[in-house]
Amino acid sequence: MEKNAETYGEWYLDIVEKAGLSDKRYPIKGMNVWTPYGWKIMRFVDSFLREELDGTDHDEVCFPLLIPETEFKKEKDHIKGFDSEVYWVTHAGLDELDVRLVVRPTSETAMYPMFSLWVRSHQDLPLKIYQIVNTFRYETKQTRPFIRVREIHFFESHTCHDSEEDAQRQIEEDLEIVKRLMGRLCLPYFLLKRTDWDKFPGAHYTVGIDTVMPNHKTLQLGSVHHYRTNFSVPYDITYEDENGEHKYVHQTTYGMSERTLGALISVHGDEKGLCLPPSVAPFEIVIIPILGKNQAVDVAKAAKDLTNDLKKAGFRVKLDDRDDRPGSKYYDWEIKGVPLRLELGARDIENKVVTYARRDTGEKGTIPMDSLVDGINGVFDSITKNLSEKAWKFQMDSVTELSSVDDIPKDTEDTKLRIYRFGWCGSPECGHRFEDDNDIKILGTPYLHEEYNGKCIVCGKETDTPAYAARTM
RNA sequence: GGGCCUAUGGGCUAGCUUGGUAUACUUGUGGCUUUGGGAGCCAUUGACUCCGGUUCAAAUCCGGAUAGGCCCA
Repeated sequence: MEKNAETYGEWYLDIVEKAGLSDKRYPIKGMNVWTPYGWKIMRFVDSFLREELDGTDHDEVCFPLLIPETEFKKEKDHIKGFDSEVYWVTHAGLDELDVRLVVRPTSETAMYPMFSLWVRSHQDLPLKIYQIVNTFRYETKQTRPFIRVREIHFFESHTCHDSEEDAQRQIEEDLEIVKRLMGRLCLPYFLLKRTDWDKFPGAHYTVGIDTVMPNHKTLQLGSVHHYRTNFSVPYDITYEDENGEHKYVHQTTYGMSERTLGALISVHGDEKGLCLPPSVAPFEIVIIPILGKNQAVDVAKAAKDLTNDLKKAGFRVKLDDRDDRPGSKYYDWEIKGVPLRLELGARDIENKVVTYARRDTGEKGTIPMDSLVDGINGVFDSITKNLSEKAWKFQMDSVTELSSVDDIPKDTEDTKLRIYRFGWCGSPECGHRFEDDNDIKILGTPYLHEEYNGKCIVCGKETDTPAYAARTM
């Protein structure tokens, strides 16, 4: 099926099913089964995060799923933000519970009562922990595998600091992790400071991590929040400083969800199916033996040897020795997005080469047997580079500069959906007016400095900050 | 939040208007045969979402639930 702005929704569901990423037939809305192939990819993404977080002195923990209502309600903005979308546990066996339990929509209110016990001295700071767990939100909107679900697989890191400045340094560290992670996934991103009216409930400020989907809507993959002392005050998380004074900690959080997988599918996939970067491919290489009758050489054995050699060299390899036609196998593995296909037949063995086909470009050629490992690594580097460049180009091409609201196409039904970049004075009045008049959400202002000299698109005041607006998924 | 539509083997689907015997393709299984882009032949397993109503009789008509899809806010 072709992938474009109009077919995207249908195309996506088709790929998810055909590539075997998830089974949406589980009989609860928005709760899908992770099938082996999809779960393997998710685990690669998780393992990258573990590497990054462990490497920056975060400790992994695992908190309970249930949160007492009394703790959940301590921070007022926070509860207001989640009020309408949490699941409640109201009964235990046949008895009604005195204190109802919230199924976590995120873990601030589970963790912070414990932080209050854990943090006593300035020597306990910074406290940096994370967990990779499932979280639950009662979505009323249309659900979609990995992109809008009611049971969300995500990671969340939570930190406590002795000052706002140190918390700010944590934000910078988190954003470096975002860059490296997205780099490994070949995904483009925007880092945008959300508007005040769109920040996380309870946050001082929020930086959203967004990427562009094939329909030109943006998808938020995660976010980084600076809480200041907004949670430490109600949860009483204090430390004793060098002078014996008791102070509230400054906190941050950083989280990303299985939406990264949704983005991976959407951004890199094409009319043939999934297209995986080698970094997350459950199989980086599939080997298809080309058998024949009455051949002088034992192709089946040669293919087995080749598979073992490549496994020994550290590649994730699948030997497809099913009793089926080669052409049929090609289609199967293309749907599953395996980056590199190697074909081995009598002809190749004679010439001491392997025939390869790249999933991303379809390019075919041969690699000499005696430089196979280097040859394959070269192809992988090229695939990674190509996927990343293509994705960034699509994202940047989706951005339209606006000097006036008249530049926005009024016909929003078709492919004219765009991301807009324009001057904004930063006032909520102008922001709300822009959103209401044009029926577009302001995503925010660039967290990293962008050169800009222009006028606020609403009031005309000079400004050196652009804003981004888009329709969101 | 409001509206529209749909539900039949693992997948896709015919049948529903006008109530009575459920169709094709695909997949799966066993066999023969075949292998450089979805081969062919034979045999075979497998279904009317659930609850209630109307009726001699319900996949079909009516009501509700659940799940899925689309459109608008």
